[in-house]
Order: sequence, then structure tokens, then C-alpha cells
Amino acid sequence: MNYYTISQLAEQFDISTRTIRYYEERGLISPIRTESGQRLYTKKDRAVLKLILRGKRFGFSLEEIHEMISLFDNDRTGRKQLEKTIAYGEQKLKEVTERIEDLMQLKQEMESILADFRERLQKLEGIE
Amino acid sequence: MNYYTISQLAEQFDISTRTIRYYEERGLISPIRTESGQRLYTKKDRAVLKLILRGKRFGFSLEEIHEMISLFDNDRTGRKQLEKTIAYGEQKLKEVTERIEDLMQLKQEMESILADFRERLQKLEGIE
DNA sequence: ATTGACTTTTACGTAAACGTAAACTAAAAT
DNA sequence: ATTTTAGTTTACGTTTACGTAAAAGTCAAT
Repeated sequence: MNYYTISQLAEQFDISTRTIRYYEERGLISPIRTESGQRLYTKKDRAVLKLILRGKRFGFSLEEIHEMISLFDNDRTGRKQLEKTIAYGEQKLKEVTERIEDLMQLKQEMESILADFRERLQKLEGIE
Repeated sequence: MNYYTISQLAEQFDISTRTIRYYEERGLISPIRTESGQRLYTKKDRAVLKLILRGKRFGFSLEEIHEMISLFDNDRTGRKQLEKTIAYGEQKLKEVTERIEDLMQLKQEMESILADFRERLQKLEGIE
């Protein structure tokens, strides 16, 4: 296995090292350390970071993202745990679905407004 | 035409009056005033407020929302203005479309993870 | 007319999500 | 060997999006 340094990841995702350390502060990511204390990130850590950034783009808070990440934790073996996780996942899935529908409606509206503007432009060009 | 008071709108959207005044501070909404200085909101102001809140749910910043609202400004009569507005609108539309696609991918992933968890649960229940 | 609910401005406070600087150590390059 | 460059912690600063409180004016109801 090979590792990434913090600045490599920062460059790859175009974020600051401070941001990555901050995510660690908040418990979202947990890189291993070298003897001297340097952080080393695995592919999995990288994937988690990717998830975080995607979540952010969707307007989820770090706290929400934190919860969602725990969905991917494979340590949930017990039946009760599994059931809770599934219930939580179903709820989050519903939220995402609603958000998609909302966005699609917004898209529709923007398209109709644009169509209206284009029509106006046409008329203006007809005069000239 | 009839008007809404600030607290009426606040109640309707379940937000604080401070929030509404803050949107005004930032130039997102511009209610008229009574002689004594009270704010009065028209249906149109209400619609703008609705837009703002929806934008927020999508994770747009107030600054971005501000720009998007200007799309709905009907004061853009000049041809150049119209062209600029259309170009801006097309770009925003693209962003929204990308966001939808991104979200749909997330949805897929969540569904497959959930399917996996459900399968595990089934196996656990088979044992018992 | 007076109580109480509502509104106004001004202004300081706050949580989230980092930015930035200092002071220091380790690694890499010359 | 010694500069650079990259990394660490600690800690204070900053922006966004409001919350909250004070002081004063206004509207609605009894």
C-alpha cells in the first residue's frame, strides 16, 4: 500500500492542508502517523475526503456528513446496529431524493425564464 | 393589493424576522415602507423570499442567490443586458444540471450500500 | 388611555468552517 | 552541511448567516 501526504491530497482536491486537518479535528477522517508524527493517507482516506467534498457541494454540514460517513463504516455488525443504520440510510436517501426533485423543479423554472428572455431578445432583434 | 407584515412572512416560512431583515441588509429583498417606517411585503416580495429559502436548501450562498435573483429582474430591457442575462442564466442552469447529476450518482451509491446492508441483515436473520 | 404586542435601528454575540501566523521539527534538495 | 521545503501544534482572526438584547416608537385591543 502506498500513502498520500497531506499536501498531495490538498493539491489533488484543490483545498488547503488546513481544511484537511480541520476535517480531522472534527473526526471525519483519521490518517495514520509516521514515527515523527507526519500524517499519511490511504486510498480509503482519500475516498472519504472525496465524499466529504461532495457532501459539501450539496450543502450538507460537516456534522451531517459525519453521520453519513458512519454509514460506510463496516464495523456495524450487530443486528440492532444494522437495523439502525438501514433506517438512517433510508431517511437520508429520502432527503436526497427530495433534494433532487426540488432541484429539477428549479431547473424547469430557470429554463422557462430563459426561454422567455430568449423570446424577448428575438423580438428586439426583429426590430433592428 | 394587500401586504404582509414581517412577522406574517416569518411565520409563514418558519424563519425569524431577523433573518428577513438580514436578507434586506444584503440587498436580496426590498419591501416598501409605511409612513411610520414599517416594512410591507408584496406577493412578489414573498415569492422572492421563497426563492431565497429554496436556494439556501440547495447550499447556495446568499451571494449566489443574490445573483440568481437578478435573473428575475424585469428591468433588463437593453439588448446587451438581455444577452448577458441569458448567458449568466445558461451557466447557472448548467451548474444546477451538474448538481442534479451529482446527486443522482450519490443516490445510486446510497441505494447500493443500503442493498448491501439489507442483505447482511437477511443473513443474520437466517441464522437466528 | 393604557396595556400589550409588534416594529424599528443599533450593536454586540455566536457557531461553522476555515485562514493565517508563529514557533518549531523533519525531510528533501543543493 | 546547510538551505529549502514540507510538516506539526497552538492559537488567534475572519466571513457568513444569523441570534439576542436594548432602547424607543407604533399599532391593536380593552
